[in-house]
Amino acid sequence: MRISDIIEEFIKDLFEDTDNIEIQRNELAEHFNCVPSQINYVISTRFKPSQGYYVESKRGGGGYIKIKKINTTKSDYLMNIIKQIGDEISSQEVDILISDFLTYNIIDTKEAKLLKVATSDNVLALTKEIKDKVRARILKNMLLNI
Amino acid sequence: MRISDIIEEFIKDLFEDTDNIEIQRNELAEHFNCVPSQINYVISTRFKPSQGYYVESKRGGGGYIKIKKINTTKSDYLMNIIKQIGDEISSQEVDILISDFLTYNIIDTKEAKLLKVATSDNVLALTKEIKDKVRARILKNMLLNI
DNA sequence: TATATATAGGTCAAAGAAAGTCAAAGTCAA
DNA sequence: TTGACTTTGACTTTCTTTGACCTATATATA
Repeated sequence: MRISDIIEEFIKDLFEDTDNIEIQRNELAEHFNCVPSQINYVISTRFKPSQGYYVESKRGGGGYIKIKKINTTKSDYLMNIIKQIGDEISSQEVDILISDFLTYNIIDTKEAKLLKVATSDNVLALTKEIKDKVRARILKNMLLNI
Repeated sequence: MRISDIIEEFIKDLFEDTDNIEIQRNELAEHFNCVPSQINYVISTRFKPSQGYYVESKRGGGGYIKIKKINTTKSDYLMNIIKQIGDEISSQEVDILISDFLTYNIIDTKEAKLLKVATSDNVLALTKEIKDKVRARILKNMLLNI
Protein backbone atom coordinates (compact mmCIF):
# COMPACT_ATOMS: atom_id res chain seq x y z
CA MET A 1 0.00 0.00 0.00
CA ARG A 2 1.19 3.45 -0.82
CA ILE A 3 2.57 5.61 1.93
CA SER A 4 0.33 8.43 0.73
CA ASP A 5 -2.75 6.32 1.31
CA ILE A 6 -1.57 5.38 4.79
CA ILE A 7 -0.98 9.00 5.71
CA GLU A 8 -4.34 9.96 4.26
CA GLU A 9 -6.07 7.36 6.39
CA PHE A 10 -4.14 8.41 9.46
CA ILE A 11 -5.21 12.02 9.02
CA LYS A 12 -8.81 11.07 8.38
CA ASP A 13 -8.83 9.07 11.59
CA LEU A 14 -7.94 12.23 13.46
CA PHE A 15 -11.33 13.61 12.47
CA GLU A 16 -13.10 10.91 14.46
CA ASP A 17 -14.72 13.25 16.92
CA THR A 18 -13.90 16.72 15.66
CA ASP A 19 -14.07 18.75 12.49
CA ASN A 20 -10.84 20.59 13.16
CA ILE A 21 -7.46 18.96 13.41
CA GLU A 22 -3.96 20.27 13.64
CA ILE A 23 -0.79 18.50 12.61
CA GLN A 24 2.94 19.19 12.59
CA ARG A 25 4.38 18.52 9.18
CA ASN A 26 7.83 17.43 10.29
CA GLU A 27 6.52 15.34 13.14
CA LEU A 28 4.14 13.48 10.87
CA ALA A 29 6.84 12.94 8.29
CA GLU A 30 9.11 11.52 10.93
CA HIS A 31 6.34 9.27 12.20
CA PHE A 32 5.89 7.81 8.73
CA ASN A 33 9.55 7.92 7.85
CA CYS A 34 9.05 10.01 4.77
CA VAL A 35 10.19 13.38 3.57
CA PRO A 36 8.15 16.32 4.85
CA SER A 37 7.02 17.31 1.40
CA GLN A 38 5.21 14.01 1.19
CA ILE A 39 2.76 15.46 3.69
CA ASN A 40 2.16 18.37 1.35
CA TYR A 41 1.53 15.93 -1.44
CA VAL A 42 -1.05 14.03 0.58
CA ILE A 43 -2.77 17.22 1.63
CA SER A 44 -2.83 18.70 -1.82
CA THR A 45 -4.20 15.57 -3.43
CA ARG A 46 -6.51 14.27 -0.70
CA PHE A 47 -7.69 17.26 1.28
CA LYS A 48 -8.73 19.68 -1.42
CA PRO A 49 -11.70 22.02 -1.00
CA SER A 50 -13.52 20.01 -3.65
CA GLN A 51 -13.17 17.07 -1.31
CA GLY A 52 -14.66 19.00 1.57
CA TYR A 53 -11.59 20.23 3.38
CA TYR A 54 -10.19 23.61 4.20
CA VAL A 55 -6.47 23.86 4.97
CA GLU A 56 -4.63 26.61 6.77
CA SER A 57 -1.01 26.67 7.86
CA LYS A 58 1.66 28.78 9.42
CA ARG A 59 5.44 28.54 9.08
CA GLY A 60 8.12 29.38 11.59
CA GLY A 61 8.56 28.35 15.19
CA GLY A 62 5.42 26.70 16.48
CA GLY A 63 4.17 26.37 12.94
CA TYR A 64 1.24 24.08 12.11
CA ILE A 65 -1.10 22.75 9.49
CA LYS A 66 -4.78 22.95 10.35
CA ILE A 67 -7.35 21.03 8.37
CA LYS A 68 -11.04 21.71 8.70
CA LYS A 69 -13.66 19.32 7.48
CA ILE A 70 -16.51 21.11 5.81
CA ASN A 71 -19.77 19.68 6.93
CA THR A 72 -21.40 18.45 3.77
CA THR A 73 -24.42 17.16 5.63
CA LYS A 74 -24.86 20.66 6.98
CA SER A 75 -27.52 21.72 4.53
CA ASP A 76 -29.31 18.40 4.84
CA TYR A 77 -29.32 18.70 8.58
CA LEU A 78 -30.60 22.27 8.45
CA MET A 79 -33.32 21.32 6.00
CA ASN A 80 -34.57 18.67 8.34
CA ILE A 81 -34.64 21.04 11.26
CA ILE A 82 -36.44 23.67 9.21
CA LYS A 83 -39.08 21.13 8.26
CA GLN A 84 -39.52 20.18 11.88
CA ILE A 85 -40.05 23.73 13.08
CA GLY A 86 -43.76 24.36 13.12
CA ASP A 87 -45.68 27.60 12.78
CA GLU A 88 -44.58 28.87 16.14
CA ILE A 89 -41.52 28.56 18.34
CA SER A 90 -40.62 29.89 21.75
CA SER A 91 -37.48 31.72 22.69
CA GLN A 92 -36.37 28.80 24.86
CA GLU A 93 -36.76 26.36 22.01
CA VAL A 94 -34.68 28.60 19.78
CA ASP A 95 -31.95 28.68 22.41
CA ILE A 96 -31.81 24.92 22.47
CA LEU A 97 -31.66 24.70 18.69
CA ILE A 98 -28.89 27.29 18.49
CA SER A 99 -26.81 25.50 21.07
CA ASP A 100 -27.27 22.24 19.14
CA PHE A 101 -26.21 23.93 15.92
CA LEU A 102 -23.09 25.24 17.63
CA THR A 103 -22.27 21.84 19.07
CA TYR A 104 -22.46 20.21 15.66
CA ASN A 105 -20.65 23.06 13.93
CA ILE A 106 -23.63 23.81 11.74
CA ILE A 107 -23.25 27.52 12.42
CA ASP A 108 -20.50 29.69 13.89
CA THR A 109 -20.76 31.95 16.92
CA LYS A 110 -21.33 35.01 14.79
CA GLU A 111 -24.30 33.46 13.07
CA ALA A 112 -25.54 32.20 16.41
CA LYS A 113 -25.55 35.73 17.77
CA LEU A 114 -27.46 37.05 14.80
CA LEU A 115 -30.04 34.29 15.03
CA LYS A 116 -30.45 34.85 18.72
CA VAL A 117 -30.83 38.60 18.42
CA ALA A 118 -33.25 38.52 15.53
CA THR A 119 -35.54 36.11 17.35
CA SER A 120 -35.32 37.36 20.90
CA ASP A 121 -38.38 38.39 22.89
CA ASN A 122 -36.98 41.83 23.61
CA VAL A 123 -36.32 42.67 20.01
CA LEU A 124 -39.59 41.36 18.66
CA ALA A 125 -41.60 42.89 21.49
CA LEU A 126 -44.88 41.61 20.14
CA THR A 127 -47.98 40.22 21.78
CA LYS A 128 -47.98 36.64 22.87
CA GLU A 129 -50.30 35.54 20.03
CA ILE A 130 -48.09 36.60 17.17
CA LYS A 131 -44.61 36.66 18.70
CA ASP A 132 -43.93 32.93 18.39
CA LYS A 133 -45.29 32.89 14.86
CA VAL A 134 -43.06 35.74 13.68
CA ARG A 135 -40.13 34.14 15.44
CA ALA A 136 -40.68 30.85 13.64
CA ARG A 137 -40.79 32.60 10.28
CA ILE A 138 -37.63 34.61 10.95
CA LEU A 139 -35.75 31.60 12.25
CA LYS A 140 -36.68 29.28 9.41
CA ASN A 141 -35.87 31.85 6.77
CA MET A 142 -32.57 32.79 8.32
CA LEU A 143 -31.57 29.14 8.60
CA LEU A 144 -32.37 28.72 4.93
CA ASN A 145 -29.77 31.36 4.23
CA ILE A 146 -26.93 30.08 6.34
CA MET B 1 2.08 26.68 21.70
CA ARG B 2 4.28 29.64 20.95
CA ILE B 3 5.32 31.93 23.74
CA SER B 4 4.28 34.85 21.52
CA ASP B 5 0.74 33.54 21.33
CA ILE B 6 0.60 33.09 25.08
CA ILE B 7 1.78 36.63 25.69
CA GLU B 8 -0.67 37.95 23.11
CA GLU B 9 -3.52 36.21 24.86
CA PHE B 10 -2.39 37.45 28.24
CA ILE B 11 -2.36 41.02 27.02
CA LYS B 12 -5.72 40.70 25.34
CA ASP B 13 -7.19 39.41 28.57
CA LEU B 14 -6.13 42.65 30.22
CA PHE B 15 -8.61 44.45 27.98
CA GLU B 16 -11.52 42.57 29.51
CA ASP B 17 -13.19 45.60 30.97
CA THR B 18 -11.20 48.53 29.68
CA ASP B 19 -9.85 49.93 26.43
CA ASN B 20 -6.62 51.18 27.98
CA ILE B 21 -4.02 48.98 29.54
CA GLU B 22 -0.53 49.57 30.78
CA ILE B 23 2.26 47.05 31.09
CA GLN B 24 5.87 46.97 32.24
CA ARG B 25 8.07 45.39 29.60
CA ASN B 26 10.67 43.86 31.89
CA GLU B 27 8.11 42.67 34.39
CA LEU B 28 6.12 40.90 31.67
CA ALA B 29 9.24 39.36 30.20
CA GLU B 30 10.22 38.04 33.58
CA HIS B 31 6.74 36.67 34.14
CA PHE B 32 6.96 34.70 30.91
CA ASN B 33 10.63 33.89 31.23
CA CYS B 34 11.60 35.43 27.93
CA VAL B 35 13.84 38.23 26.78
CA PRO B 36 12.28 41.70 26.96
CA SER B 37 12.48 42.21 23.23
CA GLN B 38 10.04 39.35 22.85
CA ILE B 39 7.43 41.70 24.24
CA ASN B 40 8.26 44.19 21.50
CA TYR B 41 7.90 41.44 18.96
CA VAL B 42 4.46 40.50 20.22
CA ILE B 43 3.34 44.10 20.26
CA SER B 44 4.64 44.89 16.82
CA THR B 45 3.10 41.82 15.24
CA ARG B 46 -0.16 41.55 17.18
CA PHE B 47 -1.08 45.03 18.27
CA LYS B 48 -0.58 47.04 15.11
CA PRO B 49 -2.82 49.99 14.25
CA SER B 50 -4.21 47.90 11.41
CA GLN B 51 -5.35 45.48 14.08
CA GLY B 52 -7.09 48.22 16.01
CA TYR B 53 -4.52 49.16 18.60
CA TYR B 54 -2.56 52.28 19.41
CA VAL B 55 0.66 51.90 21.40
CA GLU B 56 2.50 54.50 23.39
CA SER B 57 5.49 54.04 25.65
CA LYS B 58 7.96 55.80 27.85
CA ARG B 59 11.50 54.78 28.83
CA GLY B 60 13.40 55.45 31.99
CA GLY B 61 12.28 55.30 35.60
CA GLY B 62 8.58 54.73 35.81
CA GLY B 63 8.56 53.74 32.19
CA TYR B 64 5.61 51.94 30.68
CA ILE B 65 3.93 50.60 27.57
CA LYS B 66 0.35 51.70 27.13
CA ILE B 67 -1.88 50.00 24.62
CA LYS B 68 -5.16 51.49 23.59
CA LYS B 69 -7.85 49.65 21.74
CA ILE B 70 -9.12 51.83 18.94
CA ASN B 71 -12.72 51.70 17.92
CA THR B 72 -12.45 50.52 14.39
CA THR B 73 -14.01 52.70 11.76
CA LYS B 74 -16.35 49.80 11.07
CA SER B 75 -18.01 49.82 14.46
CA ASP B 76 -18.00 53.62 14.55
CA TYR B 77 -19.73 53.66 11.23
CA LEU B 78 -22.28 51.09 12.29
CA MET B 79 -22.88 52.91 15.57
CA ASN B 80 -23.67 56.08 13.68
CA ILE B 81 -26.08 54.32 11.38
CA ILE B 82 -27.78 52.60 14.29
CA LYS B 83 -28.27 55.94 16.00
CA GLN B 84 -29.76 57.37 12.86
CA ILE B 85 -32.30 54.61 12.44
CA GLY B 86 -35.48 55.76 14.12
CA ASP B 87 -38.32 53.72 15.57
CA GLU B 88 -39.47 52.49 12.20
CA ILE B 89 -37.88 51.66 8.89
CA SER B 90 -39.28 50.45 5.59
CA SER B 91 -38.08 47.50 3.57
CA GLN B 92 -36.82 49.82 0.83
CA GLU B 93 -34.76 51.83 3.28
CA VAL B 94 -33.20 48.65 4.62
CA ASP B 95 -32.24 47.64 1.10
CA ILE B 96 -30.41 50.90 0.59
CA LEU B 97 -28.58 50.57 3.89
CA ILE B 98 -27.53 47.00 3.15
CA SER B 99 -26.19 47.93 -0.24
CA ASP B 100 -24.21 50.77 1.35
CA PHE B 101 -22.78 48.40 3.94
CA LEU B 102 -21.69 46.05 1.20
CA THR B 103 -20.14 48.87 -0.80
CA TYR B 104 -18.07 49.96 2.15
CA ASN B 105 -17.22 46.40 3.16
CA ILE B 106 -18.87 46.81 6.54
CA ILE B 107 -20.58 43.46 6.16
CA ASP B 108 -20.09 40.44 3.94
CA THR B 109 -22.64 38.96 1.58
CA LYS B 110 -23.59 36.28 4.05
CA GLU B 111 -24.44 38.82 6.71
CA ALA B 112 -26.26 40.87 4.11
CA LYS B 113 -28.48 37.93 3.28
CA LEU B 114 -29.30 37.31 6.92
CA LEU B 115 -30.12 40.97 7.51
CA LYS B 116 -32.31 41.05 4.44
CA VAL B 117 -34.16 37.88 5.30
CA ALA B 118 -34.79 38.75 8.93
CA THR B 119 -36.24 42.13 8.01
CA SER B 120 -38.15 41.33 4.86
CA ASP B 121 -41.87 42.00 4.48
CA ASN B 122 -42.65 38.40 3.59
CA VAL B 123 -40.97 36.94 6.61
CA LEU B 124 -42.34 39.42 9.10
CA ALA B 125 -45.83 39.31 7.60
CA LEU B 126 -47.22 41.79 10.09
CA THR B 127 -49.73 44.58 9.81
CA LYS B 128 -48.57 47.90 8.43
CA GLU B 129 -48.70 49.59 11.85
CA ILE B 130 -46.20 47.36 13.59
CA LYS B 131 -44.16 45.92 10.73
CA ASP B 132 -41.80 48.87 10.32
CA LYS B 133 -41.33 49.12 14.07
CA VAL B 134 -40.39 45.47 14.48
CA ARG B 135 -38.13 45.73 11.46
CA ALA B 136 -36.28 48.68 12.97
CA ARG B 137 -35.72 46.81 16.22
CA ILE B 138 -34.49 43.69 14.49
CA LEU B 139 -32.19 45.62 12.17
CA LYS B 140 -30.63 47.75 14.88
CA ASN B 141 -30.05 44.82 17.16
CA MET B 142 -28.57 42.67 14.44
CA LEU B 143 -26.23 45.47 13.39
CA LEU B 144 -25.11 45.78 16.98
CA ASN B 145 -24.00 42.17 16.75
CA ILE B 146 -22.08 42.29 13.50
C1' DT C 1 23.11 73.43 38.97
C1' DA C 2 25.74 69.89 36.73
C1' DT C 3 26.82 65.25 36.70
C1' DA C 4 26.42 60.37 37.68
C1' DT C 5 23.72 56.37 38.22
C1' DA C 6 19.87 53.44 38.01
C1' DT C 7 15.88 52.23 35.57
C1' DA C 8 13.16 51.58 31.72
C1' DG C 9 12.08 50.68 27.02
C1' DG C 10 13.87 50.34 21.66
C1' DT C 11 16.35 48.32 17.65
C1' DC C 12 18.22 45.17 14.78
C1' DA C 13 20.32 41.27 13.05
C1' DA C 14 21.53 36.43 13.61
C1' DA C 15 20.01 31.93 14.69
C1' DG C 16 16.34 28.71 14.87
C1' DA C 17 12.07 26.45 13.64
C1' DA C 18 8.54 25.23 10.58
C1' DA C 19 6.19 24.87 6.36
C1' DG C 20 6.15 25.56 0.95
C1' DT C 21 7.78 24.75 -3.88
C1' DC C 22 9.24 22.41 -7.70
C1' DA C 23 11.30 19.36 -10.61
C1' DA C 24 13.65 14.97 -11.19
C1' DA C 25 13.24 10.21 -10.55
C1' DG C 26 10.49 6.16 -9.65
C1' DT C 27 6.32 3.02 -10.05
C1' DC C 28 2.58 0.83 -12.06
C1' DA C 29 -1.51 -0.18 -14.51
C1' DA C 30 -3.73 0.07 -18.99
C1' DT D 1 5.54 1.87 -23.20
C1' DT D 2 3.32 5.62 -22.05
C1' DG D 3 0.93 8.53 -19.05
C1' DA D 4 -0.77 9.35 -14.53
C1' DC D 5 0.32 9.16 -9.99
C1' DT D 6 3.91 8.95 -6.16
C1' DT D 7 8.29 9.58 -3.86
C1' DT D 8 12.32 12.23 -2.84
C1' DG D 9 15.25 16.00 -1.79
C1' DA D 10 17.42 20.42 -2.62
C1' DC D 11 16.26 24.96 -2.09
C1' DT D 12 13.05 28.86 -0.50
C1' DT D 13 10.05 31.54 2.37
C1' DT D 14 7.97 32.83 6.58
C1' DC D 15 7.66 33.48 11.36
C1' DT D 16 9.75 33.29 16.12
C1' DT D 17 13.32 33.56 19.57
C1' DT D 18 17.40 35.48 21.45
C1' DG D 19 20.85 38.68 22.72
C1' DA D 20 24.03 42.44 22.20
C1' DC D 21 23.94 47.13 22.08
C1' DC D 22 21.34 51.81 22.09
C1' DT D 23 18.39 55.62 23.87
C1' DA D 24 15.47 58.05 27.10
C1' DT D 25 13.98 59.44 31.79
C1' DA D 26 14.15 59.99 36.70
C1' DT D 27 16.65 60.59 40.75
C1' DA D 28 20.51 61.01 43.73
C1' DT D 29 24.88 63.40 44.55
C1' DA D 30 28.71 66.65 44.25
